[in-house]
Amino acid sequence: MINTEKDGKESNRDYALRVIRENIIKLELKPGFMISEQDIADELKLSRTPVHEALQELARTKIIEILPQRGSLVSHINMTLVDEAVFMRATIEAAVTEQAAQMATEKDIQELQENVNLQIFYHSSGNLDKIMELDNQFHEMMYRITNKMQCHFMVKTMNIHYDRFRELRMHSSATESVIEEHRLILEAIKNKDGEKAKQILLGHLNKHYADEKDVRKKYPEYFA
Amino acid sequence: MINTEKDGKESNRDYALRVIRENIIKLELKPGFMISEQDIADELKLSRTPVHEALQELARTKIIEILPQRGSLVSHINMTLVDEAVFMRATIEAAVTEQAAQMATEKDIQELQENVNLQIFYHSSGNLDKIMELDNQFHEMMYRITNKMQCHFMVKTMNIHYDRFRELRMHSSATESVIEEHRLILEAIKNKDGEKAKQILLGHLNKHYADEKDVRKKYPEYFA
DNA sequence: ACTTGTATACTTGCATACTAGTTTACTTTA
DNA sequence: TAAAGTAAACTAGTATGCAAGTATACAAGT
Repeated sequence: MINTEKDGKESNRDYALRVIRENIIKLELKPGFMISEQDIADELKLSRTPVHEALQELARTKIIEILPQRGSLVSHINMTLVDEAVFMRATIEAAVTEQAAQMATEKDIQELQENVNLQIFYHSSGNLDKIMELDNQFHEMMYRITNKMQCHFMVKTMNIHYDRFRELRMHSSATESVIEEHRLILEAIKNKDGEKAKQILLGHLNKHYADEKDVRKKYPEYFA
Repeated sequence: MINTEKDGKESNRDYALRVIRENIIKLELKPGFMISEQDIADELKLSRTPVHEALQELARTKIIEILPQRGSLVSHINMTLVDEAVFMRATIEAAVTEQAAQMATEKDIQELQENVNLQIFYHSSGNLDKIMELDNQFHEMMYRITNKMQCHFMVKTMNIHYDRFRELRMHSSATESVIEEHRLILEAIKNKDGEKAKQILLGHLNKHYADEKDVRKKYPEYFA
């Protein structure tokens, strides 16, 4: 298991949760693999308690399955749950983005513009990590503008299924079109055209998903 | 605290979670009230561990706030979170209901019809509890038909904020129009008219919410 | 009266101990 | 050889103990 350092601020429980989640998404903890609280606790140099609590939380999203007195199973990739994660994000974020076009203040629009500018900048210097970070921030801003941070949290939580699934594709980077779509969404928000912002977003989110689905054939052992 | 009996199947943790949640929704544990793990553990005749884990889970939805070394605060009613819960349910369920109109099998439609028939039956005999149960089942069936059970779980989890808020209104029972709206949704599904099913549902869910909002003035001490 | 110091009794986070159930490996028995 | 029995080594659920931080009550000093 890849063990990144503990952030001083986070509790042992949050630390365990973060590390386990990262390892599941990166497929370091493979679908179908059995894990035990004690093993993870040893690796992270913690007691079972915070690990136990982290696993409880992961089980709620069905990314692991706790089998009492036997251990915890890293769930196989379940396309129903992947579909649900994509559906939930697309549905909520479409509505949120539409609202954002009505609610965005001048300051919000400036921040979005700044974000898009930075995306263009880092694209020219080829910094993909930074672009992905800005991408996430761009979408998160829609939730912030419309006071929907708890929805964002729920969407993000559920999205672990899609994050893991997408990992199979490695980094299919159509960076250029992604940035252009962000620019178009911002344009629609500037014009207070919620319907248009929504439509671009939906295309933006669903575009690649259809293609991705056939990855399943390459890693059949990972799937349910 | 109202302490319903422990169901044989549920773990101590789930038992604690259920009882605490029920007490928060029923306003038996009042907004702004401080609770301690030990007190609840004593009342439920459990150790702190399962109570601690239940509180962790409730804190994730922000219905309580854990203040380390101080205790846990039953959150004041936060209208942003209530709005988010309503928004999330309406948005997801509209999309789900629209899909259900395409995906429902003959058997699904029969089950929905049976449900509506029972609602009419229990309406004539004045059994409000039974109607509420059937109401929940009717909506849940949309998620089942479209394979969106995890979305249902997330929506239900978040809806605790609205459930508690609605408790202030006592039972404002416009039962008759509710049942009629269910009938109309089913009709639209039979005709495979997803758009119409969606529109009726959105009206159905949002109808009363606007009126409810002024309850705030009656219980200012419960609000953030 | 008011501040300051201090002892005490709380609180949760986490570690550890115990319980009960499952799996595994090995031994016994036919 | 194969089945049945058994002990040991695991598992998670839960109880308990300890550490460290916070609130409270009260006394001492100004």
